[in-house]
Amino acid sequence: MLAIAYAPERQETPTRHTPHTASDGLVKRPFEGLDGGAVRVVNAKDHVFREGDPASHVYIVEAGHLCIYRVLPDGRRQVMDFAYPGDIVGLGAIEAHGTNAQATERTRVRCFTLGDLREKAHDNGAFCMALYSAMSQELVAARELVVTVGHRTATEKVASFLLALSRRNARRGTSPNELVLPMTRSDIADFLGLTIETVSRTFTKFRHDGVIDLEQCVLVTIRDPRKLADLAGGTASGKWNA
Amino acid sequence: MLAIAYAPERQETPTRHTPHTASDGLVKRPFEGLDGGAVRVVNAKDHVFREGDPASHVYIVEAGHLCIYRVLPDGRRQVMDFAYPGDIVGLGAIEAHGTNAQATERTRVRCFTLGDLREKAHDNGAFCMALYSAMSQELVAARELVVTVGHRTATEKVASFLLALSRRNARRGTSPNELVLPMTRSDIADFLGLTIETVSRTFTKFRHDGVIDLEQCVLVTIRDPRKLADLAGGTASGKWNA
DNA sequence: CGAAGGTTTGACATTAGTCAACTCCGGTGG
DNA sequence: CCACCGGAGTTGACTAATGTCAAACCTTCG
Repeated sequence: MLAIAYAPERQETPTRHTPHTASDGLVKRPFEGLDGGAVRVVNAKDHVFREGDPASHVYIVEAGHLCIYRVLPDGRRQVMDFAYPGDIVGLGAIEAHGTNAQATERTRVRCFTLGDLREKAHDNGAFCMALYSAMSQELVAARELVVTVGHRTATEKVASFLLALSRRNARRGTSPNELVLPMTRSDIADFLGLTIETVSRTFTKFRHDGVIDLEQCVLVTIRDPRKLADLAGGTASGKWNA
Repeated sequence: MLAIAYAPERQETPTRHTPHTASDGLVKRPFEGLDGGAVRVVNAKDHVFREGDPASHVYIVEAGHLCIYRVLPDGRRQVMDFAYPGDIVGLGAIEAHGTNAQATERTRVRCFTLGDLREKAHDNGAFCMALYSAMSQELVAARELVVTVGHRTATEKVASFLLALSRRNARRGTSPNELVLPMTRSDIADFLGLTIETVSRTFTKFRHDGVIDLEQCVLVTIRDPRKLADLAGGTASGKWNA
């Protein structure tokens, strides 16, 4: 059965109003409950799957990182997500994949056929729930990304991106203020709906303002998390704030 | 069981590359297989549920339209979707709703508790598949919206919005060239990540260019579908085209 | 050492946002 | 019945943010 149980069932109260506080993109959590499966290693820039490929498997990242993206007919690219170790990718495709999954570096994934999944789901309610939850998280992440690319300034976009990475680190027990960026500026730009120049300039601005340190383009140290949060929040952009 | 079966299971071929052609936003299809449930009528501007409400029900729109949106702490608003009759809303929330669902006009919905859903899913594989498919469509729609707000110009955004409505009409058997907009300019602007002024100007431009007719701000007639598609596609924006 | 790819920086162009005025329409009440 | 009012939409002038183009700079890798 599809595990959508457990939420309390009461009538909606049409009164209260609880706007969400700034949730981060990249909200996904490690996917638990799947083991076995075939290991596959993909080199940097190789694809685990591409748009249009039959959706035969889902994958769990074991080491390395994947860049999940779509390309438009004219070549523009939108990065949808970055998959970290523990993340499950490929869920939600019905017949064919609607995205590409490219390794940003040499990456190891574990592959599970949809048959595996179905079988496991058949006799394991908790696993079902985990699957449902994973899809929900994808949806939440996608919606968060919509908000980011649609309604935030370049400063806010980059700041909230860094904060999201920081929170992900925190959840995984690594230092929240030492970020290693496993993706290129181009990936970041295409994720946030900016150009690489704007991303680069924004990083530089943050560095000059003492918010971050930057080494070798890839190692970010957050010096002033408080200020970074301000920059991400929207009150700091100069427009928008009441 | 969770119905994620039926896709052919073969090894990925890492060679082929099939970029998607312009898929539209608002891809969702009427949800089949649920009947019964309590009827609820909400007046224009009233909410079916709000951010933070416990996720107790899902809803199927029977008449009228809903505007699904999120608000940021500082008041900015991102419209995520417009729900039409036959659409299911509220799926994907785990504990609490992450979005608001507001009626753009007097609207009738049918309410189902998650218990209803679970029960039905328990002994009906096809229904399970429908649920999974509905969530996948939400995800696809959210991703399409990311592409639209992230990488398209104002012209492209409005054009693809109109095209999406047109296709939706076509799928539902109504005229693809006679669109009734059940939402305000403000809703459209917050959907596309634009201001109402820009939306208005773009409509005006389309009208002057003979692409559409516009009556009473609410009735759009597509006069030149071909050109509208061009405008939406990206090749017509003046930048981006190789 | 040289080439290639990624990154940074600068000067400039352009898009879309901002602010403000005006119009249009529907509803309400004298 | 008509005048007024308010909300939504339109239009215009101006501004600011971000994209564009071009060049220089680093690293890495052969």
